[in-house]
Amino acid sequence: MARTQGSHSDITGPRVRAAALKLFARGGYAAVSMRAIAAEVGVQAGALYNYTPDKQSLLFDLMQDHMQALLAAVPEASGDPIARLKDFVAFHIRFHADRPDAVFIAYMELRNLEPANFARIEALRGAYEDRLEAILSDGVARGVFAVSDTKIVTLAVIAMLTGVNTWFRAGGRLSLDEVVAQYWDMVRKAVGASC
Amino acid sequence: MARTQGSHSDITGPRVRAAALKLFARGGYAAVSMRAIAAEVGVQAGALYNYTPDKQSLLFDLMQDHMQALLAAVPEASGDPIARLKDFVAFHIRFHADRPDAVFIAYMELRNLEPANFARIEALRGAYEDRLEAILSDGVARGVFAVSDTKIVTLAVIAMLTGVNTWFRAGGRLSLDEVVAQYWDMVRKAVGASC
DNA sequence: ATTGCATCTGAACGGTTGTTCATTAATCTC
DNA sequence: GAGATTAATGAACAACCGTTCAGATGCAAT
Repeated sequence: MARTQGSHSDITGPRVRAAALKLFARGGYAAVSMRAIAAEVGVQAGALYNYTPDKQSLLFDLMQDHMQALLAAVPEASGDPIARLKDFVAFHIRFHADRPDAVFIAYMELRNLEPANFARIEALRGAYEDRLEAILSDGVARGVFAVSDTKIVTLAVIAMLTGVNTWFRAGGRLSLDEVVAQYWDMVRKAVGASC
Repeated sequence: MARTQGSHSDITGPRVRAAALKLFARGGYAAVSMRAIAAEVGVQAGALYNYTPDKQSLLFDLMQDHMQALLAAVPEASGDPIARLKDFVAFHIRFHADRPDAVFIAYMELRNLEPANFARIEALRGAYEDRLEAILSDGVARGVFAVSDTKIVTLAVIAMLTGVNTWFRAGGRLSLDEVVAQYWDMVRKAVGASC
């Protein structure tokens, strides 16, 4: 029997998750019914419960997987803070541009998580922010960044970079390379690197 | 009879709107029932329909009023682009910090608007962005800003400033004055003003 | 062929949804 | 005080919600 009963994020049916990701991103968690997800998969609603214990777990698993993938992929080099910051900017934009649905859900559906699940996602988000703040702190320590409050700059930069997802569309006026270059230019100036 | 039948955003009961604003911001449009709004007001669900034709109008009116208030309040001075940009940054942060619930709804519930309503809200948002872009374009024309793409910088700055709402809390580590100063510092550098 | 397992169906569960409306209650006008 | 106006109730509507489960179905190993 495949009915799930533990964490199980690793065996949840990929097609169910893909359907939930797509529909949650379009309509929002609360507005999407299990029957709608089932219809997207081409199955009856009851069949979904072979792959997830309930709707909340479906949402949580999607968000957790996204955040874990983000943390696993963020570059972790040491050395020149300017190069590391530039890598971070490029990574963040590209990683988020690659999975707009997951990003949308991870930012918009936090309030639909049960408190315990919310805390776990927030912890992952905090760990990601710490990666950027470490780069900034290192740059300040080495005297290459002029930043008075690394925490604020961390949050400001991440908000600015994540904002790309609200307007960027492949095949639009700008290529992703151009977008990355423009944002790196702004970030570089904002942190006062070689200015 | 007070039953509404047109646009009516001006006569919708303030207490109903305040309750809807609060609950929509906390739980999301789709997750908040008319009965929950009625309970917050201290009334039965049927009574709400004396003040709004339906739930969708309640959401739309909240968003439209927020965007119109934003447009009505944004400073419209002429002259020194640096001073105008500084004013814009301070205005945006303070205006948004003052109404976190309305801001939250205006950003998160766009997908719950019917297409026609969505288009009207997007138009208002575009008009607001145009205000900032006009400042940037003017600064570029006068040679005081080093910005290669005013549209991207507009979106990046607004995303960065709006991000303040996700973490700022009155009485926290930083005062709003300090936050405004820090963000102005970043924006000023990012647009290459006097650098 | 038969057993056993994994999967899906389809109906059912109690409960909630947005909305309507006849009725009641309260307030205002004359 | 009578009459008109306004607002709230509370029940009802059909539709839909997440979830469960007995039974049907199909496939793999024996």
